[in-house]
Amino acid sequence: MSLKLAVLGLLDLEPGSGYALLQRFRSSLGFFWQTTHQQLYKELHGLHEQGLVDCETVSQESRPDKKVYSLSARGADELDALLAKAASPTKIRDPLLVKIFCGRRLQPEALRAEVESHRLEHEKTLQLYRVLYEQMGKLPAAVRQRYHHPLLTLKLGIRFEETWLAWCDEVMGEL
Amino acid sequence: MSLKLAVLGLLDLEPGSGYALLQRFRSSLGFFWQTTHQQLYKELHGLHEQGLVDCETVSQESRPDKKVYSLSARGADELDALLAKAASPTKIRDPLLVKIFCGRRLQPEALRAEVESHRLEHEKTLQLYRVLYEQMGKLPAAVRQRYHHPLLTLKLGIRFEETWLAWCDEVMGEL
DNA sequence: CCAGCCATGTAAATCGTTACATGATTGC
DNA sequence: GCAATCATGTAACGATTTACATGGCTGG
Repeated sequence: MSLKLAVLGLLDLEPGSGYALLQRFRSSLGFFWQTTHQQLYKELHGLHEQGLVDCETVSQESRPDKKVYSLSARGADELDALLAKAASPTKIRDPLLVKIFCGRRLQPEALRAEVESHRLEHEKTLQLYRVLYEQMGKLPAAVRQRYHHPLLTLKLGIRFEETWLAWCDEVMGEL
Repeated sequence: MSLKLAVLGLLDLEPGSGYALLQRFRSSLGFFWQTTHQQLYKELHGLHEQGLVDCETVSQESRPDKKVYSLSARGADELDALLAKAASPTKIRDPLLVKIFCGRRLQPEALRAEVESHRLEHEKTLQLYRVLYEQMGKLPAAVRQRYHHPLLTLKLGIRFEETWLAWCDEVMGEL
C-alpha cells in the first residue's frame, strides 16, 4: 500500500515518466521506501487501469518515447483516502543487526570489519543527506513550501545516520 | 536469508520449540527482524529437512505436545557459512515517513495526531528496551557473556528510539 | 463462561527481488 | 569501441502477510 501512496504522492508534487519518477524516488522517498523500476512500472500500469493517473505518450527526438503520468482527479481523491488511514507502525528490518545478534561464533575482527564497512556507507549517506538538505534550503520560497514535508523526512534521515555512526563507534570499542 | 540466519542464531543461543522461539523472537531479534509463526514453523520444517536442526517431540501433560529443535553439527557449519557472508546494507522501510512525505494535502492537525501517536509507541518501546537492558545487566556473568552480541543490538534499538522521540518533538513544532 | 495462553499447522494472495530483454544516443 | 543514460517492459522466483483451522487448559 505504501508504494501506491508513494507514487501518488510523487505525482502530486509533479508529473513525470516512470523513468523520471524512479530517479526522484531514488533521491527522496527511496531513502525510506525502496522500489525497483519493474515494480514502479507495474504500479503505474495498475494506477492507470484504475483511472487514478492520466498518461500521455510523448515522442522525443533522439530518445525513446516516454509516457508522462500525472495525478487525475480520482487519483487525488484516492491519495486523500490513503492519507486518511493511519500509517502502520515502523518496522526495522536489518540484516546487519541479525548478523551481529548471531555473531558470537564469529571472530571479533570479522565483525569489526563488517561494522567498519557499514559505518563508511552511513557516512556517505549522511554526506549526501546534508548536501540535499543544503540544496533544499536554497530553493525559491514557493517551491520550498511545496517540499516542506519531504524536508521533514530528510531531517529524520540525517538523525538516523548520525545515530548509526555513533553506534558503530561504540560497537567498535566493544568488539 | 536473514530469517534462516536468525533461526539458527537463536537456536545457537539455546534450543526450543517453535512456539518458544517465536516468543524469544518477539523480545529480541524481532525488534529488527519480524516474522510470523507461519513463517517460523515453515522455516523450521525446511531446516529440519536439510538436517540443519535436530528435532525431538516432547509429550506434555495438560498441554499440547511440542517439538524441541536444536542446532545440529551441520547447522552450526551452515551458521558459520552464513555469518561469513557480508550483510546486505540496511534499508529503512517506513510507512509513516511515506505518509509524511506525501502529507502536504493533509490538515496539519491530522499529521500532528499521527506523529503524536507514533511518538507514544516509540516511548513505550524505549521503556521496554530499557527494562530489557537492565535485566540483561543482572544476568549471571556466564550467561551475560553469551548474550553480549544481542546486547549490542539492543543498544542500537535504544539509540533509535531516542532519535525517533527527538525527531517527533521537532516535527510537532514544525507542523 | 469467556478470554487468553499453549502449540501447531495449511492455503491463498500480495509484495518484492532478480534475471532476462531491447535499442538508440551521448561522452570518453 | 565501450560504458552509461534514456526508456520501457516480461517472467520466474522468493518472501511476507493474512486468513483459516484446531483444541485443551488456566485464570478471573
